[in-house]
Amino acid sequence: MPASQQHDHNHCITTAMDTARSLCEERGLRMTPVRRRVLELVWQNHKPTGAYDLLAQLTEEGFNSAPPTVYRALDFLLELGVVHRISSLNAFVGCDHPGHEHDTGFFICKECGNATELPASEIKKLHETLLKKFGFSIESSNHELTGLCQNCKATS
Amino acid sequence: MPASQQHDHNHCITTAMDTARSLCEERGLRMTPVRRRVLELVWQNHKPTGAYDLLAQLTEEGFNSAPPTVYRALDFLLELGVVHRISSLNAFVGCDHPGHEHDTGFFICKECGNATELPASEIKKLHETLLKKFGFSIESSNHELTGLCQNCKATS
DNA sequence: CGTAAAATTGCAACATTATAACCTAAGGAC
DNA sequence: GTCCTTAGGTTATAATGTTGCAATTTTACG
Ligand SMILES: [Zn+2]
Ligand SMILES: [Zn+2]
Ligand SMILES: [Zn+2]
Ligand SMILES: [Zn+2]
Repeated sequence: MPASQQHDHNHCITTAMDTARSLCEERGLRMTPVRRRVLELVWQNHKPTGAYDLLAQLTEEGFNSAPPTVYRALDFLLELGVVHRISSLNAFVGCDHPGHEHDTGFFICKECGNATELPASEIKKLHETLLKKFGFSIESSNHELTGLCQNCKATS
Repeated sequence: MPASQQHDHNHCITTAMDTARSLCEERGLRMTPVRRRVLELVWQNHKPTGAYDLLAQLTEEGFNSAPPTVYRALDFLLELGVVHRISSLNAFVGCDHPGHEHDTGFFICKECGNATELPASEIKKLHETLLKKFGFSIESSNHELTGLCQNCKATS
């Protein structure tokens, strides 16, 4: 069962859009139509989506778009902290808990493709251990785990 | 101070090549000239190296090479478990402790560019915690951390 | 208002990374 | 040797991401 059937997904999107808008207001940034639409698309897909997939969706809708349009919008949203990039997939996904800088970590289900963000607390703990034991001063980190999510485990 | 000045780097390379050779023998695989040379180059660079950089080095040396040559060699070496791919850098690096499958984790120094492999034990611990707390059955994982290594911290 | 500066977008070309398809050559089994 | 499998050569192309510049929109300010 895909995650999209387990929760009110429209609520996800609305919340994400609201948060993004207020973050922009706080910081004096502009949530333009392309940026808004890219963020909506990322959330609508609700799983990691490639830049060129987003581009295709935009083009279908009449946004007169070329690669830089999408990448610029994504850069903006990454900077704002409302999307993350999953480098092992060359894909982008909406952030669960935007509004504060945080390291990224994802559990990616190889069955349904959903990417769940790892709790920041676990990542922080790992950082502390590595600093204590090995002297690594970590500035940022990204963690990408794959396996079967609980739902897919149950139904397989 | 780059890591290459802290240790006998030729020893690194020799050891890595020996290990790779015996892994091939054990498994009835062939360590061909291109494969051998790619592995040597990865170790000689001693920091994450892109496929096209390797290709350029091969070409200089008269290997009559095109992208597939390098990617095939890299695929072989990845499969053999003697190199890893760092997806945030689109780059490849020699494995510290080959011979057994393991998840990958790297601490990448943003100053000197060296990538140090994280101890498998820490990664395993993280997996266990995530399984216990959140029910994630992790099949494989990759961790990429950036910051300042101890050497660069000391000299900056 | 009017205008200048800044930010955003459109657009074309390009750069980088990776793969597909097809054929030839080399190595090993019998 | 003959057959079969594996590896490499070659060409083309796919997928992902960037640069540079002109045109437009938005904002700031007198
Ligand atoms: Zn997040
Ligand atoms: Zn799943
Ligand atoms: Zn390793
Ligand atoms: Zn360093």
